[in-house]
Amino acid sequence: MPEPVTAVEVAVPRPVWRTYTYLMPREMAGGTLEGCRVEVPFGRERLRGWIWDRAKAPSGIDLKYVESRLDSVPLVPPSVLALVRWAADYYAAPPGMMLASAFPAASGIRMSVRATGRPAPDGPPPMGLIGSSFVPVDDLLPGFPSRSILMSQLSELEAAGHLESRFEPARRRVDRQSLMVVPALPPDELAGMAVRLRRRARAQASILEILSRSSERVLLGSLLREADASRASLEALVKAGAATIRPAEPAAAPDSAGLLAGRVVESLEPGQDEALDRISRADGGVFLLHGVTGSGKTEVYLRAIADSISKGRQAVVLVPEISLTPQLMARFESRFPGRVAVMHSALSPSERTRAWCDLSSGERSIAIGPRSAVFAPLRRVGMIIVDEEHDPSYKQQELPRYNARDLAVIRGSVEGVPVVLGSATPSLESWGNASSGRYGLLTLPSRIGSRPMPEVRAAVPPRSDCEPPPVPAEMVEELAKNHEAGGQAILLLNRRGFSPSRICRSCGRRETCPDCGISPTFHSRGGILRCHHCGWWIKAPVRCPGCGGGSFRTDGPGVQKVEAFLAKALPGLRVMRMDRDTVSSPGANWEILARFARREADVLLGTQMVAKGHDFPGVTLVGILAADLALAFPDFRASERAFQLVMQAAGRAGRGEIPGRVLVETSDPNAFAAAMAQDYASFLASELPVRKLLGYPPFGHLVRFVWSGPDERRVAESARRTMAGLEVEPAVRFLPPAPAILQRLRGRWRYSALARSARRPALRRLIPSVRDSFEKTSPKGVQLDVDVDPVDLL
DNA sequence: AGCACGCCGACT
DNA sequence: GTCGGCGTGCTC
Ligand SMILES: [Zn+2]
Ligand SMILES: [Zn+2]
Repeated sequence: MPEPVTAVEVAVPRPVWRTYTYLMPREMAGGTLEGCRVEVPFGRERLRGWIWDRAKAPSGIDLKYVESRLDSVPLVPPSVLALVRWAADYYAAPPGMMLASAFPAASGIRMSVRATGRPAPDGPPPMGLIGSSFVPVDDLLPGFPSRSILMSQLSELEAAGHLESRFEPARRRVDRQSLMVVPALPPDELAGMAVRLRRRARAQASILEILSRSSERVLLGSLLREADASRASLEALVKAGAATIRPAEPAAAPDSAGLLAGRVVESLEPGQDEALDRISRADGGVFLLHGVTGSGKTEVYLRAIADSISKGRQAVVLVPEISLTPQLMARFESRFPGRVAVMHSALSPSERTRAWCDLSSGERSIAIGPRSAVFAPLRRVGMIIVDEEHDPSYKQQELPRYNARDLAVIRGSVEGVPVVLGSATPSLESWGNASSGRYGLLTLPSRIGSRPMPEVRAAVPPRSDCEPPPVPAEMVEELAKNHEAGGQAILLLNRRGFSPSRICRSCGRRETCPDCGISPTFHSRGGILRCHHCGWWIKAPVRCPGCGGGSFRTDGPGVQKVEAFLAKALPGLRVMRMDRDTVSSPGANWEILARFARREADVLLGTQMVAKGHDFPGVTLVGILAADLALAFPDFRASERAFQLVMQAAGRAGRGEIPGRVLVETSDPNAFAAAMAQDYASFLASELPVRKLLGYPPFGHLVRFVWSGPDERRVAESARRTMAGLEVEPAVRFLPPAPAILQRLRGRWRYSALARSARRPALRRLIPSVRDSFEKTSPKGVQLDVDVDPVDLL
């Protein structure tokens, strides 16, 4: 006899590592349940969650009922649902949070259904209302006792093959004018105002503070989001004369002709040809495409995708967010007109919904986007590309932690399609997989058109006792010469602000972030000290709070110091700065890049984002300042990152007809020998032995545990108790917890412990036992974070 | 993460 | 006497 109710496990979008059991009346539990959204009572809240599974048996007493069922079938295709399950398990992430990452913010999406033509003679009632053209399910609602029951019946019909469904934007496209906010006062006045308002009007202060450091104008929506402020707070500031609001100029439609000037579709070099051939013939598997910058990796991607499209399949292309520029989009769009959907965080909610629906319905067949695009709702994927596969931005650094590059590989195997991981500087993990034969290795050894690799030289850092110039004399000369010869230059210094700290000349005091315990960076714009870990800031004191002295020095370079220095040293050069402070929102870098490409500046100066994959034919000189900083970074990946940074930056030089030169400022040229020779093999030769010795990737796998909380002693105690009595398999090396490198972050003390093993299953078994032990020792005010395959150990 | 319950300081 | 601070604990 059938039960009158069905029990289901529901995942809720909360940081909880379990699902909850609910009951559903049979009449709403028909057809496919897994992945459907439901509304459930949760504590005193009402939440929208997802059915994760059918429950074993309604064992618990006092189960609550699902209030309503929102879908007949999951919004995402089965492959994506499978990917989410795998990811939640592998990364030990809360299932509901992983689902939330993979699903669209669903407001604004509606479902329509139509009959497939297969007759359903005794079908349930909705069938009579559904013809061969799509009808919105909302229109069917009136004849039914509840949405839940309609969904249940539609689900049964679809499972039996009588129906198919489609998702589309609920509203007609309304091109609402987006608004820009323009500062109306100089930055230091804005900052001053912010200080005065801090107590009385937090939201206004926070808006002012953002405006004070953004160079020109910001999108109203993203400003309010970042400031966590309301429109009313902004209007108050407009009234006070601090800012004005004006409509944005219509987004320049990607002008393919202009953006693609000088780009001819050439015939393939032999290396490209062979790579493409192997990819196209594969019916699955992973390829590592290792090609130096300028070797034509993108052309290989484009042709591999074209091949897939010609077979009636679709493609997912992952690109680091910072490299997702109009230039790149235009290149794809011109190759595949009308088929490309970009999933970018600069999109408005309605544009995002539109892109999502177009991919879901198959109207567009190529999804391009950053990390989250690995969950693109394509239903007939034939090819997955991950460009710059080594890029750390593929790893999400907050819950749910996942690495989109690795999920791409899993999605490829779920869908049974090839995955191409491309890089000029492959991660050691991918290199390891290629050399063990798990991945196919495809190599593009030279630049296309036999363009020479740039010539790379070391420059000696200036020696001086107190405040040395931030740019070596040799580099100043090169910049001048390069400018005279009509070339543009890129200058990279991977450090924001004016200087990493500001010190009292008489007593040596430097300020400290109260929440992170580190010295805040001095920003000349607005004259503020800002903590880059948490965003805390103060107006830089005029008198030293320690001794009352009024004279300060700075102790090292930042891009702003370089900017100020160049203005004096080379007044004839037009310098454009690009860093987190001038690029405050996604897409804000596009305008800077476009202006530099139009040669409205001679030098593009900035942090690592200047090195990320833009083609500027006019650039004949690249300077990397204070390269030693990258090596001094306290992390096991420092050498790898330093190598990648120098290689990537060097790759920007000589993309046009004129060969390029690269200058690397370092006091230890030997340490950069591999990068300067642009020789991946010699980088491997120096780095692999170190990794092997430590048992780090690619020779071992890592899982990192971080205990954190506001009370240091409790955190330390919780870490100790968690570990006490924990049984660890012999295959796993588990180092005891110790204060993390970032000992305190955002007001929380941090302890971390690292587990490593060559055997992944053993490592994975460890995670639940650690979490169990943590929960049993019932810590108050302490949180445990698990980071599988960490990209850094800070 | 929310959200409420709970037990101690400064307000009408 | 209450209002509210956020410490603590729970959510089927
Ligand atoms: Zn002092
Ligand atoms: Zn801080």
